[in-house]
Amino acid sequence: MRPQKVEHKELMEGLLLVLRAKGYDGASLSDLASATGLKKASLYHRFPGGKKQMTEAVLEYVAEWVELNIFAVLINKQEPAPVRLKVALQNIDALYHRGKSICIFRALSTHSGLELFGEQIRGGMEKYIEAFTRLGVDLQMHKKEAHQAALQTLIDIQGALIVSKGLQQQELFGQTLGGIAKRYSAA
Amino acid sequence: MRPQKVEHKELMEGLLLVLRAKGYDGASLSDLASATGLKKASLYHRFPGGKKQMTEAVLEYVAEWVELNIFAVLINKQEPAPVRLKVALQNIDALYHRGKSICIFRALSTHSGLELFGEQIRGGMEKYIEAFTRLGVDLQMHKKEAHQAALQTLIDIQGALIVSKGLQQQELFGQTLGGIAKRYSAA
DNA sequence: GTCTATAGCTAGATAGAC
DNA sequence: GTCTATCTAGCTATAGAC
Repeated sequence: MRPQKVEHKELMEGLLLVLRAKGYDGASLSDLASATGLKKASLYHRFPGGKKQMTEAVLEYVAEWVELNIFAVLINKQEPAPVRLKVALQNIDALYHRGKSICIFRALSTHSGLELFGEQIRGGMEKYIEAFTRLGVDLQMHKKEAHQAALQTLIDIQGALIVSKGLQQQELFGQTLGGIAKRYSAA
Repeated sequence: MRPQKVEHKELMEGLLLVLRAKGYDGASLSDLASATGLKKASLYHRFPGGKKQMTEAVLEYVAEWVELNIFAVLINKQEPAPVRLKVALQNIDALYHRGKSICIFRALSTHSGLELFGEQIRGGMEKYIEAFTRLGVDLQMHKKEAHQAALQTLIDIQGALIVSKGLQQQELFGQTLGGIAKRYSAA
């Protein structure tokens, strides 16, 4: 077989970049092609299911990223809980480019997006919640309390991304991450 | 002149419905036409500037709604502050249909959306913040503290809308509104 | 596996009758 | 002011050469 011009990870990063900035409807195949360095027809060779399949693959790629850089970090009992939290928040800060980027879950949360990818979005968010819930439990919270704190953490992150972009005050995102750390260290 | 078939407010409500559900790129003129009851060409008669102008008009309409149902309510010194807060939160709950609807600011916060409507989005959010800041001051908060609480209120609302839809747990939005009320009554 | 070329369609937008 | 009919550009997707 002829070797792939662009490997999977690079492809995913290109697709992710466009999809989260423009959303599903706003991202054209021309956009996706030029972001990845492949031509439209080549994208169809990799993903016969078209844009829908490309988006599913990106969501899977993101799910793996979350699994590795948030979930695994937060439940790693080899490290003390405060250290785990610090690393996970640093990873989240990097994922969203310090508040400059949009969350892919949110970018796809439109009418058509939720119809097509609702299950994957829910799965990704639940993974987030579960990870922070386990952290809370390790920090001596009761399970219910830990779950509530995890929900609020996700709400803070998503809300701060929107508000900081809307107000054009991107330092707000960092402040919110700081607030999350503080809440957990008070426990 | 021939009478208008659909009056301004009805028109705005129809456009708003589609734009916030599908976003700017996802909302086609056919969608907008059938949601308003006018044909495409008639929409262009009302808005010669096309979809961009329709969206600007909707954002203006929403800004007026916020002015009337949130800003004016929260700064109305004829009523005690806790009552004002309760009414404003009820209005917000209704605006987003108890968490089922998407915020128009967020729906338009994509790459192209922010380029086209960034100023109107920022203005709308600032109005929100200013209203809640004044409420906080009336509740004896220091100005800085009140501003911080207002920011967190907007973050909570936006974040809860995303997370409750993503997790398909719409009761989460109501709980968040309850949490906001609680935070202010503790002050 | 990647490419050029193109099919078939729907998008946003306009012309002109009523 | 609203409509039917239509234009052009761009879209998703495919065919077939290399």
